[in-house]
Amino acid sequence: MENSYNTKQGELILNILKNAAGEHFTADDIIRLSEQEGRKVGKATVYRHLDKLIRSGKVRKYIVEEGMSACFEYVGASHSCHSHYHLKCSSCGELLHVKCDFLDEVSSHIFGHHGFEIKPEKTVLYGICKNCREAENV
Amino acid sequence: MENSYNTKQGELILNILKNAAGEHFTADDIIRLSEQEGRKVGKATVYRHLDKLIRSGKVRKYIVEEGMSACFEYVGASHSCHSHYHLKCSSCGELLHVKCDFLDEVSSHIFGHHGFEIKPEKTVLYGICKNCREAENV
DNA sequence: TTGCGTGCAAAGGTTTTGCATGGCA
DNA sequence: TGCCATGCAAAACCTTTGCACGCAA
Repeated sequence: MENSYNTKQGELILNILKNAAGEHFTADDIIRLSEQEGRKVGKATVYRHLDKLIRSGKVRKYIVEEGMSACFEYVGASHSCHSHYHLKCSSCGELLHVKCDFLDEVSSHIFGHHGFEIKPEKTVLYGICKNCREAENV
Repeated sequence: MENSYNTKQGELILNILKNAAGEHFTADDIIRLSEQEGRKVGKATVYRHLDKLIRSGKVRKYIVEEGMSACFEYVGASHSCHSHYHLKCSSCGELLHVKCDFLDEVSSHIFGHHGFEIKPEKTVLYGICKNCREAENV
């Protein structure tokens, strides 16, 4: 029973994310951006829409830094993310898409030895990307 | 400098974690457990001690689920032991702890081939656990 | 005595919820 | 018209901080 109406706010929020696929935004970013578009959207509305978009698979939520606002990023419903993994840099927020046979072996191993079936599309590996690590070592 | 006193509260908190190495506790868990030991410890005190223990390397902090309390686990002073990964079942919510050499290879591989340094303490692999999968197939 | 440790309450931040109103179909 | 969406404020939530008092050395 997926009853829902199309509203200006919902359209605007989706467009902000969609037009910047690959970038991430906090809830406040979205509020700020929607104001720039000439339409003020309430905080609760933003969170409620983000929640729907996440459940529909169009948007993904990341915790870049604990205690800080969560980040949201458009990943698209059609853009199949089943066969690859996501690496999220805790430092710069960069999201890397990694397709690698080795990671498929990981799934097999965990399935075989631990009885756990990993869902790559829901899993994000957190860490530090190459650029940030090299920058820190300066 | 590292000035510090030994106090009943600090000792109790450390013991609770140490005597259950490998298990997770939230800050509230620790407060509850310390009450069971006959000593009520304030919330602020618990957080302050956890912060010290984390900085000393004895305790590790995990963010299992966003929006929920962080989890704390005794890992000892030696950093030598294996990385420890978390598998979270999307269906029943069960959190599995997996210490496995294979997963260390994963980190090495991704570091070597993709230049990305995974932080196991921030990473949770999502999927379906054995019990839930078997229950679904019935 | 010195100064860190403690605990309470209040503050800080993000996210959720209640409720009356507004807008889509 | 029926019902979902909206927005404001308040609540819920975890965590940190301020301050007076307690306690270890």
